Amino acid sequence: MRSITIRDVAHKAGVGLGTVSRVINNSPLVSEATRNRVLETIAELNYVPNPTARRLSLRKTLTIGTIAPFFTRPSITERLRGIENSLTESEYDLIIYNVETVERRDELMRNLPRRERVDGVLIISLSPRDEDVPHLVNADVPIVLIDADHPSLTSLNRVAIDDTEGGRIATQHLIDLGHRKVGYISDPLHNPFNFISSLYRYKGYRKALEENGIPFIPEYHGQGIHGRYEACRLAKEMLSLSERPTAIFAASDTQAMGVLEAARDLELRVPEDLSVVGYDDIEIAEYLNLTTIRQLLFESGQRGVELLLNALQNPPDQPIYEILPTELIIRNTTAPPA
Amino acid sequence: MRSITIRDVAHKAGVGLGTVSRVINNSPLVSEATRNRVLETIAELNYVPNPTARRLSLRKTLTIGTIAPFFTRPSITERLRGIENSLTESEYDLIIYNVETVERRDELMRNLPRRERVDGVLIISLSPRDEDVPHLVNADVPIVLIDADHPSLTSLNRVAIDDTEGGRIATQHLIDLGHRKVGYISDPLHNPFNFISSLYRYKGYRKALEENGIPFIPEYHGQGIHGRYEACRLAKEMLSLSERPTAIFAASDTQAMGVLEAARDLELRVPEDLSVVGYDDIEIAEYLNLTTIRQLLFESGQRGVELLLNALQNPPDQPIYEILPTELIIRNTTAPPA
DNA sequence: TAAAATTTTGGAAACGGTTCCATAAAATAT
DNA sequence: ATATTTTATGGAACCGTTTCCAAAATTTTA
Repeated sequence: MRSITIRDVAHKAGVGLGTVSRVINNSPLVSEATRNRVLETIAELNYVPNPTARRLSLRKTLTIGTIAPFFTRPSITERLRGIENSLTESEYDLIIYNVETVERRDELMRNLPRRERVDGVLIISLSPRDEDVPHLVNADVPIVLIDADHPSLTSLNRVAIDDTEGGRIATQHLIDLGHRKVGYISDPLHNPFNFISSLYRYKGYRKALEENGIPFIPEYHGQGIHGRYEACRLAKEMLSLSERPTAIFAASDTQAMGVLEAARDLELRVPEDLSVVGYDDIEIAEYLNLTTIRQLLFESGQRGVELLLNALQNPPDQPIYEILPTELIIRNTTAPPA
Repeated sequence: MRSITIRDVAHKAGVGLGTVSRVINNSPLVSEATRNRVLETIAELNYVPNPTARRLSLRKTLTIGTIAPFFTRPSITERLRGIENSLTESEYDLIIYNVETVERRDELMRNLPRRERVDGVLIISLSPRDEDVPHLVNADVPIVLIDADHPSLTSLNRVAIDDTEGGRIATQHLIDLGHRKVGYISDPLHNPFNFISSLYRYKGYRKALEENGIPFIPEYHGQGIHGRYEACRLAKEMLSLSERPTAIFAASDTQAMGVLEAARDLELRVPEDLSVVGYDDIEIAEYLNLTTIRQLLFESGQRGVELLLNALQNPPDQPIYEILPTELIIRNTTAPPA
């Protein structure tokens, strides 16, 4: 079954194919009468322009590629939702590449940003390896990193989260309540995926301690793979210290859930015996009454798309760097120490 | 900056472009010596075939479109993960269309399944309107529905979940524990999106009641929009009846969380005063120690892809219908009534 | 060693659009 | 009425592949 092509339309409407093309593309260079005749014919034949042929002719893929890790994590899907949402109104298709291994990340970072494959690339929560940076900088398509930061990234467009500040205000909140023994539980600060949020939040944590003259105790920092289980294990370890912390700041709400679980198992009341602060303010946080740091997840995706579409129009001569704010949401898992 | 094309490679390697194409496509009709020379040249020039041109020439889009609602719902993302996972190894790109309004659903159902746009379509958890069914049946690309069922859908390929059975075993479990007053909280059985799982689980619920000679009490069925809040509200209403249920079966884990919240607010202990069963076994269920019905979310996505890729190879003359099993996971939110 | 059969190769035509240039038609000026 | 300007139109050439056919090169057979 042959498809209807622009030539069929031209023939049937008794016009040239250039004219049909102009009608399709809303060119003003068509008389009203001709335009109507062509539009009628299009409707009659139920003609739809072939996107692949358009792409080839336009030398554009009309496609945005997004590289994202573990798209089951709530913080990731929420950013993706923002991206999808902003992109539906544009003429671009969205292809999401889910990364669950370091190899795939590297493969994508190397091979995705090519003019033949996509017109632009969004990278979520993944930082490239140092050796990949020049490669990305020289890519022939615009790239925007969302929730990724790194000293060697200054020449790439970024939408960053102010994680240092987020970590600081979380810790400061606990200190303000009177806590002096504050633990921090996070992903490994240095990890193969180069997630950097744990590191930046850690910096904020250290900063708050320092500003308040509280010495940092290495035992009060637990790091392990992301997830409830590991966070629970680390919390139990930390809470079994002879000088146990009276408050724990977790680098994500998911990990905060692990901490709550540990408290439950150790029969510590929250917030009476232990204060807990999370990070992200994912949907479940409200249910758990978790004090947490809210970051603009959905908006970060939207903003990333805006920057990318802009860059597609006219490439900025300076890389763009934006920082989205964070906000402390106080609920019921924090209180002054007993 | 002009891209490297197959002609550049042919010229540089001193062969015809047909030969280069044959090398790229692993055709056996090339001598070993020529093949090596071409491969070397490809590597030298860092040549990558242009996918758009390939698609046009092959008259295939090499793209699978997926229509999915609300991709923040854990059950949806888990299915999507299964799809993404199975598709990365194939030559197909995946485009996900997120549906949050009925209009968009209808628009996509009508316009996505076209040969010019995609080679195949997966539809997750969304049933078409009756009037769209013939349209889908006559679409010129294969379609597989995942987690969608409907009397008028028998002529479409489907991967269904045995929700009736799931609803039945959930309810039977409660009855086995000695409960006679069992409530059911779900999405509206009939809703604009045509989500049908709530309806089928309801059927299973009714079936279990009937099989055990327990009369159905309309007040014991609460329906409202999906989400914790509404479920919480409905549960409170139900638990304030003079004859309150001693157990509630919720149509999703998310809604079960709302029920738990209601119990907490009403100071009912779970499971002593109230048993709760959820559905899906999403990650959080384990954390909450929620008794629930596990369904094969990830696998449903994988299976859908398999069926679709098969249909792409050789279209089945019979629509394929598969039912994935469900399983009762007993945790700590269910116990005999006081 | 020549003829026949087989393997390898080159490149025109096709996929279905867009763009640009030449030309035709209409509008305006003289 | 004619020349000039402006607007509208047709279609060839191009985007970068694949495929198929004819021809060339090689191998096998007699």
